[in-house]
Parts: sequence; C-alpha cells; structure tokens
Amino acid sequence: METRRDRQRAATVAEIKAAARKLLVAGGVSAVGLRAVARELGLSAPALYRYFASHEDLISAVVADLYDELTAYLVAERDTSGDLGEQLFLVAGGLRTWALEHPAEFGLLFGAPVPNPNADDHELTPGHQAAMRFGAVFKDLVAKVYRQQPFPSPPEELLGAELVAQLTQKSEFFDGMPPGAVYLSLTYWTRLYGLICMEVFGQLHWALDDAGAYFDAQLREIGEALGLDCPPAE
Amino acid sequence: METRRDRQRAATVAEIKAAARKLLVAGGVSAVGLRAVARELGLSAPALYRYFASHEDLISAVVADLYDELTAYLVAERDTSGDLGEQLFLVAGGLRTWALEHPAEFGLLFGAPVPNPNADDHELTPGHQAAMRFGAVFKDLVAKVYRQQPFPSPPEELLGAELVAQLTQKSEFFDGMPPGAVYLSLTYWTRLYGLICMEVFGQLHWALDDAGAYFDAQLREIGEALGLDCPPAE
DNA sequence: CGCGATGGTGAACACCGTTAACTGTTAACG
DNA sequence: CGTTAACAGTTAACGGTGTTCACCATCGCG
Repeated sequence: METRRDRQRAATVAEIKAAARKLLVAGGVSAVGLRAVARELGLSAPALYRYFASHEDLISAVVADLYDELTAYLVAERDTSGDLGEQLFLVAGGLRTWALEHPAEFGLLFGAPVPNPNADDHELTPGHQAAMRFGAVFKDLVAKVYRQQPFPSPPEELLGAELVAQLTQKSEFFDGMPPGAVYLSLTYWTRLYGLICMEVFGQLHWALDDAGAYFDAQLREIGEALGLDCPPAE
Repeated sequence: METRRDRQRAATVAEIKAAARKLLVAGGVSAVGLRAVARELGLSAPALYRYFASHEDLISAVVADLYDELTAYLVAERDTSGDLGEQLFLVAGGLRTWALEHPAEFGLLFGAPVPNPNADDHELTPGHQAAMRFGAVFKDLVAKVYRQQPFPSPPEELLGAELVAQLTQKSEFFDGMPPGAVYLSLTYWTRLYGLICMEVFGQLHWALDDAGAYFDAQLREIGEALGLDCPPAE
C-alpha cells in the first residue's frame, strides 16, 4: 500500500533528481556534486544518503530518467507520421535535435563510459534497463520497416562468412531478420551514433559550420541503402 | 643553449608524464590526479607546479603526447604499403587497433570533450595542435588518394544546395577537392570515428561479440564508395 | 500511549586541486 | 672566488569533494 510517507519520499526523490539535472544543464557533469545538489534544496549532504546509496547511484538514476525522457520524446516524434519510412527519419532527426538541445545530458548518456573493462559484469542498473528501452525504439522500428518492405540484401562477399555467422546468431534478437538486414540495421544505428556524437562533441567544427545539411545528406544515403525512397534535398 | 638544468628538467617532465600515463592506463582518466602522480615518483603535490601550471595543463600535455604517439603509429602503419588505396585501409585499421589496445588513452582523446560552446575561442593548446597534426594524416592521405584516382561523385540531389555551398567553401582546406569529394572524405572519417567509438566504448556489445568482422565490412563499404577496388572478405 | 522506523543534523575522515611561505641547491655573473 | 638570483623542493593551509558515524527529532503504526 502507499502510505503518506511513501508519497512524500517519492516527491523528495523527484526533487533531488530535478536539482541534479538543473545543475547538470547549468555546469556540465562535473557540476553535479552531492553537496551542490543538497545545497540546491536546502539540505545537508548526508541527508541524500537516505535516498541514494551513493553519488554514483544518484547519477545513475538521473541517467535512467534521461533515457526515459529521450525515449518518450522520440516516440512522440515518431508518431508524427504514419509512414514507417518517414518514422525512421523522424526518429533519427529527433535524436539529433534532442542531443543538440541537451548537450550536457547527451554527453552524460553517450559519452565515454567508465573505463571499467568489466565485460562480464552484466550490471542491470536502472540506467542499463532504460538504455535497453531506448534502443528498443530503434530496433523495433527498423524491424517493422523491414517487415513492410525488406531491405535490399548487401552482396554476400561484402560481409564475409564470419560476420554472416555472427549476424545469423543474433538473428532471433532482431525479429528473425536475415543477416544482411541485421547488418543494414546496425549500419543505420552506427552511422547515426557517429554523426551525432561528432557534432555534439564539437569534433566536426573544423570541417563544417552547420552540420545540419551534412546530417540530412547522410541520412538520405542511409535510407537509400535501406531501400527507402527519400525525397531529394531542398 | 641547453644547460644541464634544462636537461634535468626535461627528464623530470618526461617522468611526470610517464607516471601520469601509467596511472591513466591503470585506473582511467579519473585516476590521474595531481597528488597521485606526485606520489608515483616520490614528490610532493605542489612540486609538480614547477613543471605544469595546473592539473589541466598536465593532462593537456599528455593528450598532446598521446596524439603524437598515435600519429607516429599510424604513419608507420600507413608506410607498410605503397599503394594509396591500401594505405587508407591501413590507417583506418591502425586507428582501431590502437584504440582497442589503449582504451583509456582513446577515451581521453576522443571522449566527450569539454561542454564549452566557445566556438570563437580558438584555443591553440598543444593538445589542439597535436590533434591537427593527427587529423592531417587522414586529410592528406585522402587528398592524395583523390589526386591519384578521383572519387565517383555522389549525385547532386543527395547533397543539396546548401551542403554543396558549405563544402565548396571548405574546398581549399581540402587541397582543392570538389564538394562531392570533400563529402566523401568526411563520410570516411565520420563513419570510421563512429565505428571505433562505439566499439571501444562498449556500446556495441549487445549486438556483436567481436566487432572486427563488422568493422572490416564497413571499411570495404566505405572504400567502395570511394571507388577503390577492395578485396572481398576472407 | 509508546516504540520503532524515518529523515535530518553536525562532526569527522580521507582525498582532491591549489596557493603561500619557506629552505636548500645550483647556475650565472661581476 | 664570492655574491646573487633563479630553481626545485618542502610543509602548512584553504576550500572543495564523497562518505561514514553518532546523535536527535519526528511521524506513523500497533
């Protein structure tokens, strides 16, 4: 049952995360300190330990929240259109827009993660779960687009036997897509990620003043590879 | 002239940077603390201020060193072959190899850089200069490949008028390449960056166990877009 | 009513980057 | 050769961090 204290507690947790996010957008990741958050809502630093086990847990919680918020934004953006092909472009553009409007948050979500090479440490933190829900938006959409109109299979000699083996192994995870389609789906996500990271992390300023047009061209290229007929520029 | 003190000083600087890097590979970026570095070579923390103006300056110095080391490695790898097309693959594969062998260093160089939107703040820190020298390896090689055998121009309607305008503006910076070729050069670099970042930052583990085959396939695809005849897989 | 869980506090620990004042050593110059 | 100033290093200290501990108030339930 939900006692009154539970509601009060949930409200305080929300306040804490809101303050943390405010500090995040104001001064970047390094500005989200335990004491700073506590100061923001007139509390002492140790008080926060009643709500979060550690500083890392707090950040992990806001990471999860950010993933969910981003996911909701992308879903809303996607449902702007009913055409699945257009939805693929809407989601991609939506991710870029969100990243550019929230660079600090994007850096927190997709920047260099902890240098811990604990590969076998399958941390099921709320952040990871939220990241999975986020990724599912792309995966499901790509799968639906494929079902409606299968992608043109890339030539067999491009992928190679080993890659095909790996892709077929992951086939069931991708709604039973054939390896070529899985490859194209991965290409879509990889190129999208690289483009947005480069732009929001400022590693493209030396080459382009406004990466928007470049982004659109790349997106058209990717859509073409997926067999979508995308409208020409302008 | 080079006095004895200058040599001693240079040696100490090298020791400091070596210790910093040791800590970097051992415990990631956050482990490179001023006090930790000092402790590593039996010094007091304030002593380091005789050699570096601040903690940030120290890190910037090792960043510059890392860029130069990476550049030297790539140049050596590139000169393995005399064929320019092969060199493009060698440099790409070399960057991936270096990133996988030195993930902490790679994260320091290419992880989320400062969220400072100071576009007009052309900081000419040693790190930026070294980054330019690094980028020049790719730029020069791509330009040489283009001179030997021009890239197949992408269709005009793919790029769009605005992007073409932007690319022609940056044409002289790219050895006078036409906008289509500049676009393909950027595509080469963007996709390469995205691929390596995703793999080394562990954002590809959910989809692929060993991203090597996928990387090779992507590289062949890029090379094909550049008009190179690349050998099929296996 | 009473009692225990809950939420909050201040003090303290160990670490961090940085500065200031101080002390030897060492090179350069009259 | 002796003086002097720059250099390299120290300790002490300031403000900052995440975290733990002992303690206290308050609120809700049996």
